[in-house]
Amino acid sequence: MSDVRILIADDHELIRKGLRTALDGHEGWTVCGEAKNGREAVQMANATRPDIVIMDLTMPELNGLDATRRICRDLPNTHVLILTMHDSEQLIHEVLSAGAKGYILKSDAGSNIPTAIGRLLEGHTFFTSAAEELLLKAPGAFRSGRDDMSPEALTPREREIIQLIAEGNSNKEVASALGISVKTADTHRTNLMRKLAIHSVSEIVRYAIRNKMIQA
Amino acid sequence: MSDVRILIADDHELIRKGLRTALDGHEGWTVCGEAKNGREAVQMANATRPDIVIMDLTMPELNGLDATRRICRDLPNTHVLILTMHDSEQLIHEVLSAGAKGYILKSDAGSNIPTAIGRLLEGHTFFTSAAEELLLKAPGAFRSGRDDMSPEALTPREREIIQLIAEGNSNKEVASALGISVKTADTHRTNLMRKLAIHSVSEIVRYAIRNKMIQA
DNA sequence: CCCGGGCTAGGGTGTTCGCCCTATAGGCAG
DNA sequence: CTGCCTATAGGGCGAACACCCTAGCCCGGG
Repeated sequence: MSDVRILIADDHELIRKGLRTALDGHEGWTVCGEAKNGREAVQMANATRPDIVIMDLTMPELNGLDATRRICRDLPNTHVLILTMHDSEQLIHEVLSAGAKGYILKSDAGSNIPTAIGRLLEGHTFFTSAAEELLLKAPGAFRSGRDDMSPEALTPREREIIQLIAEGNSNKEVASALGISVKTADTHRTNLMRKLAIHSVSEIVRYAIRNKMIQA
Repeated sequence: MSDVRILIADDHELIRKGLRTALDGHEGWTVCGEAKNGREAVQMANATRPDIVIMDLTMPELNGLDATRRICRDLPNTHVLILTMHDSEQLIHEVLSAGAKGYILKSDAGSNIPTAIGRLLEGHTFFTSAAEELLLKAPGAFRSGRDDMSPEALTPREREIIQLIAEGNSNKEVASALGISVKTADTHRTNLMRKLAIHSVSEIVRYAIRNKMIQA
């Protein structure tokens, strides 16, 4: 039987190094790559088809949530374990509906990560204790937290665009970052602004920060 | 001659592990302890009197800034290297006036940390490139603790303007809100952007949020 | 008394935004 | 097959922005 192949996606090099250290000690586990943003994570997951992806949520260019959506959609045999600093109830449900199988806080990560990976390999889920309580408390919350103003109402491409705009990129820069025409970037921008009923860059930025798509 | 003794202070176990990995490869360097909050860091620094303390800023119980102040006050032979995720202009000068000798971002930490430690051991300072630019722009900031990048460096009128912009108002709306000409509002906008060395609305918004001038 | 900083205001220029329109190609569901 | 959604791309236009310049007025400190 072959090794368990693990992909690490985190924009902080130190976290990646720490994860490598924590995983290298285990028999039969191999880190098959390190991605430093969501786009790299998707590309490397498609290229290496790992068994596990350990995914940070806040990453530049493409955030971990959308990267998780794509990976779970395209690679059903790949299990995503979310690794984040934020203990937000809203986030947990978004993460679940994105297809992640586990959710773990960086603050209590070190000892739990091997356990979490083991659970995911067995086809189970794993959640940080705080997250588990939330699931028990609000079993029906999957739908209730959603409204027309949530990022779920946007298409994946639009979420990508909004993040790039909020990071300070102009239409031209967004276009070249994604390899599309300026007019296409502008169309997406116009569409998402109409969907969210917002009318300025500053509202875009605040929306992105509220919804954890970027950091302030 | 004895080993260089290094104390690690970070609340994330993964970061501590990553730092150990990054430092273990170096001849003559010893990690003499790991603290998981600021209070522990102060205690362990007093007990072990390390040459270097690598200090996170956001830690529970006692934050890294106050821990740095105490360590630099009580242990003049101990050099503190700040390791943080946040690239806040205000923070850099606060950190300097607290007595730290270096400031490094987690995102570009892995390769720079040995370099940074080397510089500190030679009695020099080390700053992430972004931080260095700020120092060059505000050469007098070492003594005063105040910097051109903090909201205090702006005039009251400019702070008023930046808040209104960040809240989503156009030049025209700012002007009518304050009863001044559109050109005046634009002048203030241009001036404050030059002072803060920022170049877009999205940077204005993020600056205002970071500095608690508006809510996300 | 004069100089500097802050607030005010305007001219001008090139770029970008916000939003209106149309249109094609691909995918997926009924 | 037929819509519907998504992503792509373009034309056009008025408003807003980013940045350059000058300049008057007021007030407080050296």
